[in-house]
Amino acid sequence: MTDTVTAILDAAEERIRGAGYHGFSFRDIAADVGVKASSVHYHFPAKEKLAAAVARRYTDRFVEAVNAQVAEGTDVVEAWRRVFRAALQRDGRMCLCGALAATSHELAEEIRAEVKRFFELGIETLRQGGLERAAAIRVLAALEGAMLTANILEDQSVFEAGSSALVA
Amino acid sequence: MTDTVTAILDAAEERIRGAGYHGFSFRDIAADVGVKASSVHYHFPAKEKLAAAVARRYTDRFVEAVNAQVAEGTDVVEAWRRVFRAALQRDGRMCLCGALAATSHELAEEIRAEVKRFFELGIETLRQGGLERAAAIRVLAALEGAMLTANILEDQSVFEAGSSALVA
DNA sequence: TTTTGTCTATCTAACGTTAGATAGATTGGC
DNA sequence: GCCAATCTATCTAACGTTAGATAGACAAAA
Repeated sequence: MTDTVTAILDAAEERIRGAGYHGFSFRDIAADVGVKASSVHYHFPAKEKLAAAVARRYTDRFVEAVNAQVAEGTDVVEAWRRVFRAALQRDGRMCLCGALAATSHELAEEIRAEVKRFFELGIETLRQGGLERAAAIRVLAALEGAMLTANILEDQSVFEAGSSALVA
Repeated sequence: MTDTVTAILDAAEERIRGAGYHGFSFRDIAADVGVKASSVHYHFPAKEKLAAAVARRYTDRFVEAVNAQVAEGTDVVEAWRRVFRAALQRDGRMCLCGALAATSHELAEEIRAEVKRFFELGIETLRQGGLERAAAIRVLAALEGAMLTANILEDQSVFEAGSSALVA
């Protein structure tokens, strides 16, 4: 993957997490990266493809980070909480898949499938950690909701409060 | 409030809940209502004003519905859960303020203030019901997250699972 | 007669996308 | 080793469309 492609994905991820799918343009991304909009189209022929690629990379990285925590002996629920917290504190932004899921009604099928994958993989890894399906859903919902609420209230301690019931 | 204004607010609410702030246009709303885009501008001179008005009405109605439940003797947490559930089942869409909060970074100040008000009033009514601040945040976060997750997974039972820990 | 609400018509700016061209790297045949 | 062909990544320029917003005409109601 070239530097430009990485930079495009980085810029698109940041903008989607701040303003949603309809909240960014190819010209925005191009300006962020330092190329022209047509060059962004060269790598990602359509906006849907770009958003889908961003969601896929985000999910892969997220799940990998969780698995790394679990491999080190961290409880699976605590692992998910830590990676969510890191995403909030590092970037001060919403979860990418949460931001996209909030407008899932009008989302292109290709993108929705990637966002769905994030939640389904989440449920799957939590179940592999020994949780029932309902409990797994509860963990993901609480974390997404805590992140959402912390963002709008502009107070990261809200994330801690919102997710505190998950701690064993 | 005239019929047209009500119809405009209704259409805008539905579209924001489906696609977010950047996911609708004056022409969309006008077509939904059956007037011209300039007529929508007559009632709401700018898009920000329209979205802010939608959020204010949504919050007022939501809190009113919760208070009505509480007045009938329903536990305050269960009241919030019921009104969230009703919003999901009736409209099959995300919470309006949740959808806006997910993209809060790029939101106009006027709109963000209205969305913030939803969450602050939520915490306030829950605290009046006897909850600690952290517990109130936990309830709102769980409900928003459960709604979000149910929407992307296209399965309303996910809302029940996601919010089931709140039941006393 | 003024106000209210809607219309037609229009504006500028931006949208996603495409065409055509180009400079530079890579590759394959001689 | 050299030349021709191809590929990669970018550019400028423009496409048709839509965005939010505005001015002014017009009709109905107060």
